Amino acid sequence: MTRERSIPEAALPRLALYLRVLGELTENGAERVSSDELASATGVNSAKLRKDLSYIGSNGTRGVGYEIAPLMHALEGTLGLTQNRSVALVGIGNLGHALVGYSGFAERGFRISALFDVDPDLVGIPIGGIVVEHTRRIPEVCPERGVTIGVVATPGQAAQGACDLLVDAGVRCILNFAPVVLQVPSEVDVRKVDLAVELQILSFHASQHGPGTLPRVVNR
Amino acid sequence: MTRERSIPEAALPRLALYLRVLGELTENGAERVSSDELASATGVNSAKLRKDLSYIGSNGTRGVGYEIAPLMHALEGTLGLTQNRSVALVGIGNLGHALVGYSGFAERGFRISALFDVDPDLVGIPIGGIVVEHTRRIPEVCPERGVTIGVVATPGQAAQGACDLLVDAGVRCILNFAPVVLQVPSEVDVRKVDLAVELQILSFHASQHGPGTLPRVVNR
DNA sequence: AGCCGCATGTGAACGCAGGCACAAAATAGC
DNA sequence: GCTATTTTGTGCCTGCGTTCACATGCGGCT
Repeated sequence: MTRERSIPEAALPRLALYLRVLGELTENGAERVSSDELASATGVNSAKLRKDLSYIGSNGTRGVGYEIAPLMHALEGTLGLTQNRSVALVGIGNLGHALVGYSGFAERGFRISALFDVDPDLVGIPIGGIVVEHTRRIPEVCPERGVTIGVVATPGQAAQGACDLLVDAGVRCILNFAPVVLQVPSEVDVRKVDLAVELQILSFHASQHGPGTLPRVVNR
Repeated sequence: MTRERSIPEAALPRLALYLRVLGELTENGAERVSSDELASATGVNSAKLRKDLSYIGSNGTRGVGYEIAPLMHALEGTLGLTQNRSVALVGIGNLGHALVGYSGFAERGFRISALFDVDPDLVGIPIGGIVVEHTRRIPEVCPERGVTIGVVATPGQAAQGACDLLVDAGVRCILNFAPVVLQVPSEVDVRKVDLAVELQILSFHASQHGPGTLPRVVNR
């Protein structure tokens, strides 16, 4: 029962990163790790790493390092991964299909337990073992299956409608891939992944790097 | 020739957002917009928005607002979108296929001009009009086609190798979907999209919201 | 059993980003 | 032509996140 309410938002992606890398270290047979080792493996400053871990009340041992197994448990507990989370996916297009097939979710304890689309050719068809339901059934199906996280992978025009249905269904955490700004009540938490924006940011940096130069082959 | 080197990193995703929303406003027939209007349409504080726009040396008219067309040109110029950017995609799995079919890239001037995979069943097959090449041909094909941005959508184990080949090919901007920390020379810019991490962050917030409660149906 | 060395945990300073509030500027009206 | 109104552009302040550096505490060695 660690009542640490004060984990900086900026630290959360790093905590997830530490968890993943610790898993890899375990597979390689490691049992302990120092902050410097984990820092270089994750590309994070070691002081920042130690501070991040201190947020979750975790205890390493001075002069020794961190015991990997309990540290991973602490991270999983903090990130809420101990309770297997049920995910609903709305919009079974190209991206939706890819998400259903993505193994990384199951590896972290996320189970896609409901699929929704408006396409009559899709409704009723099982994909990855789950039968696609019509989007209008979101408020009915999601509570039945204990959905806590909704993923919106619809085209832009349909995204707000899908989001509204999810909110009606009691879903308070939404991951949005559609290129629109979703309007939600304040108690709902939305994260946005916009692939075009990512490319535009890279494009900006490409312009800054070598203004007006063609890519050049580096001799190895 | 705006030599404004000092655009805060945090402003870049917002600039891309403004650009997209301005495009939507144009489709609706608007020609001018005030910072307050654009701010509420994007969910950004209006002072922050004006500051963001001031970074790109853009000039609105006091008392009137911003002329949409020149503002969009300024944004496109700053983000480097005026030069049509050529993108290489490595790893044609589920996600790779979805990315090839994603229309949002072309809408922003990004052209996927090269596909790579190691699967002999894929090499030689055209997908979306582009023939898949073997990954080993990256250093040869990318310079030919003027690739400036590389997208890594391989499984985790293959990602570093794909990345190294892209770097050898002179690609200095990489978007990485694989759940690994890529090691690159300092002049190369990597952005990371990790879907599992996004879900874990939401999971954390779900735990914080209503600790230990099942989702509840909100009566509408 | 006591001391030495080493890695953690954290206090403090720094830098960046966000937000308020106002001055500057440009148009419209008189 | 002058004034009032409106909206931009920005100086300043506040708060958060990152980094440095050091004190703290634990295990190992003799």
